[in-house]
Amino acid sequence: MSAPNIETIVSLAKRRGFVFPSSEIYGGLGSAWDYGPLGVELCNNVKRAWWRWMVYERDDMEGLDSSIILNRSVWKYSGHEETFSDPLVDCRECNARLRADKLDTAAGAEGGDIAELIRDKAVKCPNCGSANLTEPRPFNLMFRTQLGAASAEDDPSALAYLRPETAQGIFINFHLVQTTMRRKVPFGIAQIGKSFRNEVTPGNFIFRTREFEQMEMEYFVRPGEDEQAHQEWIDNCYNWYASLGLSRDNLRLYEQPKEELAHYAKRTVDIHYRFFPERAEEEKHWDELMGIANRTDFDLRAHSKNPADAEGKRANPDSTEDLSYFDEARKERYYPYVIEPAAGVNRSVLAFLMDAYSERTNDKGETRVILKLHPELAPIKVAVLPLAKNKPEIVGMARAIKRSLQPVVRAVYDDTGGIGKLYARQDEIGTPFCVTVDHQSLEDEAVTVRDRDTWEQERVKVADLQQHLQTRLLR
RNA sequence: GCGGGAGUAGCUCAGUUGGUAGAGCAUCAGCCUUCCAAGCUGAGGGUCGCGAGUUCGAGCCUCGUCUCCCGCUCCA
Repeated sequence: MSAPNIETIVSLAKRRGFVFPSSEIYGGLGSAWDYGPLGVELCNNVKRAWWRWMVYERDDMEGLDSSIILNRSVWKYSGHEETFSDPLVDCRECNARLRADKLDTAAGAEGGDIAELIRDKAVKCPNCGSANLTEPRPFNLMFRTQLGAASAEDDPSALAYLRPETAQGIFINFHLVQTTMRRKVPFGIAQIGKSFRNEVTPGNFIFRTREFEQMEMEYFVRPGEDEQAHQEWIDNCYNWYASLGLSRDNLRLYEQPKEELAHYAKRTVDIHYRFFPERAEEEKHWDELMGIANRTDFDLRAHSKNPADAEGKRANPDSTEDLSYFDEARKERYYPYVIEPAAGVNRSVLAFLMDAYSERTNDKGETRVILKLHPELAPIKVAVLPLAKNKPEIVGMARAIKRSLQPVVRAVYDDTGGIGKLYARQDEIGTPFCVTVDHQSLEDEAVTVRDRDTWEQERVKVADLQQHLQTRLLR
């Protein structure tokens, strides 16, 4: 099976109600996508599967839902405000985009006002040597907004940001979660929610959007035990994706080189998916699905009242709390190290759609699409179909069966077409099971359960149907 | 932000030197059929991305703009 490209998925997603271009009736909005009736089910199923695996099936995990807008100090001390505020300069000659703060050293003009130096033609483009540069413009990856009636321009205290990651909401609640839930290190806090980054270049469908949803977990461990925990989470996360059906041929681990590491990270390993199989260069097939970072004690120290951290970084006079942890068993106090698996919901949805995509051609040369989604992820679990829609008894029985199933599994009823068309429709949206009611059903109280992947059929008593489906859905 | 390409029905696309918009699939209705997209008949659906300009007349030419794709740049 050749892998589909993203265009194929975009068409299918729009045609069948998974993902629509946002604000399309007004010409669309770059980087924004709406999830349709099937898309929202798929997203919810991905999040539910993650939450079940990450929180419910473990003994050392708590959940959290922190707010999107936080006290501005959070971003000041997390390092995001500073790292996100680099002014950018364009070279008018070669169109290179340059970071103004790096130009300084590159041109050997250390110190002084960079805008002034550019105006005086004292700074040259390191790319082409031209001094014809634009004025520096601040470019901040964080979306700004304002609280209350005051304009943030008039009153800087009104300035607020939409969070660029959910992780900080976990760090600032570390003590509250730990004490209210009576947790001992090691333990983790998981969170799913929207984040916002004003990316320079969004694109590739739902792969990179300015508004996106993250599934993050911060696992707190004793310093020294971080490296082993890190490795365990790398393996766990890789296996999670594989267990939900992603082909191992399309997954790989990627060790981030030192120079790529984020300001807080000691080591980061990404799980890559083969999102772009159509690209010529093999290395460009891959991009990030999930990142598993060792954030060390950077964040807990950064948000703790006053103490500068081990590397002598800035003290924090604004925080009211010390986020260190006292280990009763060892009688020692420390700032826990943090292992962070961070996944994108939208990217995961894209990967699951791409990996599930397959085609089947019949004798007449007609091709149909079969979406082989894992049953746990499929938007619709079962479709109830009457074999003959002009027989009121059969239609009535099929509708009744659908209603009996719907409190337990996501079920639909459809009779607008011949049975072949009805099966094909469900195949295309990934429904794992079809239940067909025929003439015989009226007499023997049994129906045909048809499997999406094998097309095998099984006769099941109506009385046993719910149990039968639930068993197969949990396989 | 730069360079290149593209934008016509829900999807995939055609549309002649500029002459008043089409196909296949999909959707809906009716008839017929009943286990893998059968058939027949019919219907709905498009201010041709948006806005100007040229012209008697623009889907087509010109300019602007928006969006998407590819390549740069960027991506804590």
